[in-house]
Amino acid sequence: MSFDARIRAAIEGDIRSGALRPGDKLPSEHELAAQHGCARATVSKAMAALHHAGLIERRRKAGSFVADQHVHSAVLEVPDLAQLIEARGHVYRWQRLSREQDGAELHVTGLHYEGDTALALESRTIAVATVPDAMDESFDAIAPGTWLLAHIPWTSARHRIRAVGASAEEAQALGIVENTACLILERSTWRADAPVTTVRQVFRGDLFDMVAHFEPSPR
Amino acid sequence: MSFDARIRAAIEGDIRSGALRPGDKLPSEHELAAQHGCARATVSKAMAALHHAGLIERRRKAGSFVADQHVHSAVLEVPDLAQLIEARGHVYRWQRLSREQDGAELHVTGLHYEGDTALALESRTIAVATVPDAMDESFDAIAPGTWLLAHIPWTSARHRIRAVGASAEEAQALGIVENTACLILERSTWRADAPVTTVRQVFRGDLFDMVAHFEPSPR
DNA sequence: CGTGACATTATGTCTAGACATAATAATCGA
DNA sequence: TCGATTATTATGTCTAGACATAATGTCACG
Repeated sequence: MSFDARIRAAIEGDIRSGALRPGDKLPSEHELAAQHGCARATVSKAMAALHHAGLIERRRKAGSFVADQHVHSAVLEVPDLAQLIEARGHVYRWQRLSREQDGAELHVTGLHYEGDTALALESRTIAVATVPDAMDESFDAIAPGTWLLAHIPWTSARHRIRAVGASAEEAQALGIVENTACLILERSTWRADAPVTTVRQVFRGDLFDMVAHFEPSPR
Repeated sequence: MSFDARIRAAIEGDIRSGALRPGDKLPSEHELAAQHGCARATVSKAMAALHHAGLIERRRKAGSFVADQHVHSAVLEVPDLAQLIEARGHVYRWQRLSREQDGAELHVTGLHYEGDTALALESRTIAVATVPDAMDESFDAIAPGTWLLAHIPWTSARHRIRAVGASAEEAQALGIVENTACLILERSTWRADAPVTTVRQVFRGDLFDMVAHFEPSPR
């Protein structure tokens, strides 16, 4: 274990055990460096990591303080459906239902199958201006999400998760009773401020859930 | 903008624009330092940040490479309900329904009101061994989540999000029709491996959703 | 032809010191 | 006493160099 990681672990332990409480002042970097017998840059690295993890607040001149319990945030796993389904031991299959071009937008709908049951109904809009290659793709055999993942560099994304009862059409496509509770995942992605795609996935509530983890000290 | 942030932004821009594609090799730290006219430690700091953000992979001797498009993950906001409701311009109120002690576990149920409508039904279990102070608290006026936030140091947490139709009891408590789609948030928290609390919140699907963001370069 | 020893290389970590910056504390003048 | 200026202090960033570490490529030897 590296030196800075050890310093970091020591302080983190004090915080998580309650020995240091929110608002408490930590020793200055100089003092910590002297205590641990290392250079200030090493302490600084450890403190920067703690700050990044949200465990401490830092104010020039004032010093470093244990942060208040913050708004809960967690890392949400948004799995690739094909991976998820195969991890569950089933066969994944994509079935395209429709593909329409409407000016600068390409609309694709389809079903994600887990074995023989339809798990999710997807309706997607792709911005042709940002992804011109999509015009040449039928999305007949490959799901647009998978295709886009391989064709478009990094994006930022906004997700919205809701619960709604299935509409008549959705229920029919998924083979469930109308108004059954479904988990809706809506995702919009951008590539450097240019819109890439917007997708709405309707999941059968009885077959799917999402998981999120919160760790103050990831990695 | 600091030097290392500028170097980082330059490389990140190349990646996001597609000039550098997944798998491409980046110049070595020495080369980048020479190019930018700075010390290697500064480049190293920028590269460490890019690595932390998941944009690049680093291998000793081999070099640094643009990372493959990874599994989607996003930062999920798990809001404090009181804050959320007040931000929406309504009055928040907690109404405790029950409180029972069962050996080492304390069970509390109650309703989170947004104005006059019940937004969520909460059933919570608190581990008395980890949080002995909870025994002296009635949770009559203060929601257990709020109380715990103020009394327990950092925790790790696991969240599960599902959609289910409301049961008869849930529907009655929330004042909705049975089987209406609801968003279920289940959260378990630990304090250094000791269980703290497990909570199940049933939200009216028509009044609540969750939001998650994904940014390759947070902060 | 395969294998183990060795040199090479790029990252990982660290040092001792420097200057910049922001915020607080102290001081001085009106 | 109030307010503006100045000094102090802790963090923020950076440098130039050092050694550690891990992985790769090379090369001689069997």
